[in-house]
Order: sequence, then structure tokens, then C-alpha cells
Amino acid sequence: MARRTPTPPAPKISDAEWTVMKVLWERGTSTLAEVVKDLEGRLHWKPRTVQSLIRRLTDKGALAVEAVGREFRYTPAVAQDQCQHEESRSFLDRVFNGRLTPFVAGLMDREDVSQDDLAALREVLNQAEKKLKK
Amino acid sequence: MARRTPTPPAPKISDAEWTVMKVLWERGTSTLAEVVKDLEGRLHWKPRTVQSLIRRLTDKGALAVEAVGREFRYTPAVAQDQCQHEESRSFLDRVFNGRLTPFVAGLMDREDVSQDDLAALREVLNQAEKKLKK
DNA sequence: CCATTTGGATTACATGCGTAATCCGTGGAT
DNA sequence: ATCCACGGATTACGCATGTAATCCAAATGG
Repeated sequence: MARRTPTPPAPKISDAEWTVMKVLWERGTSTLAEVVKDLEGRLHWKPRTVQSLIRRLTDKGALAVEAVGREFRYTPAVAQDQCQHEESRSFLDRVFNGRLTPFVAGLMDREDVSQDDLAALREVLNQAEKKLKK
Repeated sequence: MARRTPTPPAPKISDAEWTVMKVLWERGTSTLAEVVKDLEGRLHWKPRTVQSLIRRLTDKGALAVEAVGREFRYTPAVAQDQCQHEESRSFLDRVFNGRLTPFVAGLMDREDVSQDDLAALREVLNQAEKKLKK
């Protein structure tokens, strides 16, 4: 498994920040209140906490801000795919010396996988192979 | 993909600590000097740094200590598989809402995979299926 | 018009992490 | 007998993180 042409690296997103980014990626763009609404129930975060996280995310360039009236709308400034991929890479390197197969094998070994999951994974592999052959 | 019977959770291991644990898991047991030796060249860590990490790892119960003469030998007190699995789970939950397939698909999409890797992964899936049918 | 709510800005504060340095004692080299 | 290097213990120190609280101004409800 080899790296490809590198895109400029996305800002490093912490655990708690990921929770917020996922909301924003899903909704596309939101105000603070909307994000808070979206999270409440699942999390016990105070609104201030959410605001802190949003602020840190804009500071590090992961969110773009646009003033609407006297409020702000926040929009992801980095692609989810790219962030996911960078996290994936650094995770695999750190824990599995960069190797994907032992990671998958470990999961299969210690968790229960459904037939559907297996089928979906096979399909992914087939696509990869097709791409490889071109 | 569902969780199985939980083992008591292993201590949380940081980035730098993973580097040390990997040496110990590979060597089985070592003194400080041996770990330092093993890392030098690849890393620019001062011996003191390695010692600090080892200390933190023993403090959190990831390493067992045995006095040999007036030195110590350090031995992993947690299984590599288990640590890897816990990291895998928390990574998948955080970044991919727990779903394996998009993770694999993302990698396939953005990195180059070899035929050998594909074959190895297929084999892993076959084993999983066999286990599933039993 | 006044009180309350709400969002942005600033500040907080304990913990963990990366990366050591210092202090101290001892076994080995001279 | 002396001095040094090395290991363990203690301490350091700045930055990131999780989780807010405070302060202030504007909008909103009454």
C-alpha cells in the first residue's frame, strides 16, 4: 500500500472536534444553535463547549465563517474524505506499521461481521482491482 | 460489525508510547539500553526521553518491571492484539462512525494497492466467512 | 423601556503529551 | 581511591485538549 500525490495537509482535528465536524459535514453549513441542537441528547455538552470547539476549528482553518446578520454560519473548509484519509494513514502507521491487512484481520477476528459487510467489502476490493488493471 | 464480549480495557497508549511498546512487543523483554539502541537511528530521541516514556508506560500498567541486578527489565503487560483492537475500534468510531467499509474504500480510492494486498485481504474475508458459517 | 436570553470574545483550569534536564547513587575504568 | 557514565527518580515546561465560566452587546419578550 503506497502513498499517492500528497494534497496539502488538512489541519489536525482532535477527538471532540471530530464530533463537531461530523455534524457540519452532514448539515453542510450551520449556526452555533443548529449544531448545539443537533448534538444535544447524544452529548451532555454545554453550548459554551460547542462554541469553544467551533472557535478552535475556525482558528485552525477547518471551518469557514460567514456573518449572517449578527450571527455566524460555519461551513467546513476541509473535505471530509481528506481528513478521514489522513487520519486513516496516521492510524495505520502508528498502530499497524502502515499495514492494512492485519488491521482488517484483527477486526474480523475479534468482532462479528455480517454477510452484508463481507459482501460490501468484497465489492470494494473488486473495484480496486478494476482500477488497478486500467 | 458488532462488538463482542469486552475484555477489561487496556491502558490508553499515546503516540510516542506506541513507538516504545512496538519495540517491547517485538523484543519480548528489554532493558532501557536495549530499547534505546533499538530506536536510535530511526529516532532522534534522547535516552532520557525513552526513559520517561517507559516510566509512564509502567505507571499506567502497560509494562511490567522486573529488577535484574540493579537494572530493570521491562516486559509488555498488555497484549498487542488487544491494544490494536481497542485503537481500531475507537478510530473507526471517531472517524467513520464505526463503519469499516468506508474506511477501506477510502484507502483503496486514495492509495495504490498491490495485487498481493488485494489477495491477502480476500483471504481474510474468506476466513471470516468460514468462521461465520460455523 | 427593561429584563432576559443568546452569541461572540476572552479567560480558565486540570490533565496529558512530547521532549527532555537535573539530581543522586553505584558499578566499572584508571 | 577516584572519577565518570549510566540508570532510576524527580522535576520541567510549553502546547493541546476537554470542558467549561465570565463578560459584554444586541435582540427579543413583555
